[in-house]
Amino acid sequence: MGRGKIVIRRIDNSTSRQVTFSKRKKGLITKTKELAILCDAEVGLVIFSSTGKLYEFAISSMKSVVERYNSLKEEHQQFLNPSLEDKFWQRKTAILRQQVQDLQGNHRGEQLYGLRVEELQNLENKLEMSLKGVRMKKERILTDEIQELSRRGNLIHQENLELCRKVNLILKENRELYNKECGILLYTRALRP
Amino acid sequence: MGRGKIVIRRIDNSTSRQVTFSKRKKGLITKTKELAILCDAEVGLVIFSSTGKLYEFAISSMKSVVERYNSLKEEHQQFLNPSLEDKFWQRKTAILRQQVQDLQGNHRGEQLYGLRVEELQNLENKLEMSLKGVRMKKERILTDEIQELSRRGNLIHQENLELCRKVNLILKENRELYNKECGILLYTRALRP
DNA sequence: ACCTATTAATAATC
DNA sequence: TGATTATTAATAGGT
Repeated sequence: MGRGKIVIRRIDNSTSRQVTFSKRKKGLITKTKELAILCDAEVGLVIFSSTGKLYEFAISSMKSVVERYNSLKEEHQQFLNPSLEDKFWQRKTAILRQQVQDLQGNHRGEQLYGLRVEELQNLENKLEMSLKGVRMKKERILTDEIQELSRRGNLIHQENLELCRKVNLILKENRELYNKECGILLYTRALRP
Repeated sequence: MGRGKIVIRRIDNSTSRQVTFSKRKKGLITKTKELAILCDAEVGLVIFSSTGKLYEFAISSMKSVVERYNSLKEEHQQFLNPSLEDKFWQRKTAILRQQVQDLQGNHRGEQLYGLRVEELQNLENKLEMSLKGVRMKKERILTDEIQELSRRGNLIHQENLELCRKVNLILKENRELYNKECGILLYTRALRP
């Protein structure tokens, strides 16, 4: 539905990717809202742009959607409330401590051990994900700064062009004045006895 | 886009509401997928039908989307100071590392197991180093770009100042020429019979 | 589920 | 960015 058909694959050109993102994001949110209203459904839509920016839409609230989702999935309720997160980590750490102690004491089979490593891996993945968030934020700040500098650079450049035009104009005016003066001088000379 | 136009309000008839729900849910998921692929975005869509049934769609996984969403929200709520945030995660990571090391240490006696973990750790370290290198390089590129933009901005600004000076000079010259002209005109008039 | 007349979304363009 | 418009895509209503 556009001037031409397109294939659904990553748009390489960054600019058109962003343009398409804005347009389609708008359309998607509209459609999501329509489904929710028409069909009396509770919806939650979360979009992270390729630049890491977050967009969200929910008819009720994202919190309520995520809560409902999680309670249905019967998992990760710890993450619902940010203030509970610390407790989550504390518990995780406690579990790990316990596991270390277990390992120190009676050595258990490979199977159980494997489970623990998996859990550790899980924990690490979570931390990694959070770190990624921090890094992305930093990157965003840097790229924003670059954009701002570019913008200001362009502004000053425009100012420069304007000044150049002005200089040329005044120089021209100058020349004309000068020519006029020459004419007057000649005229004066002619008048003189 | 159908045989007739419809207004977006709850469909009263239960049957057609269900039909519309199925159709539009399909369309919405298609569009969500397309946005994700075309624009390289991470998306998460959760739909609860009016009968309470859960439908979900995510390109990566809903778990990852929810976690990313929560960690971003948390980031914004919990911390105002970015450096504090970094330290927070650094601490978390350090604790995790310690846990991993503890586990490893306690199992040095077990040949097979030790080798495996050591190997994995080695691999992880290598990957970590590479990643660090890449990140540093990326950061360097960004900061270099900022510096270069600043430099060019300053240059253009200097040029601007120079142009301003020039304009003032020429304006002054202009004024002088004009005054001279006036003098000559008066003189000419005086000479005239 | 399938069919199409229609409407809605949007790709290309400026 | 923000409009415009030619096309394609989605879908309402019907079978």
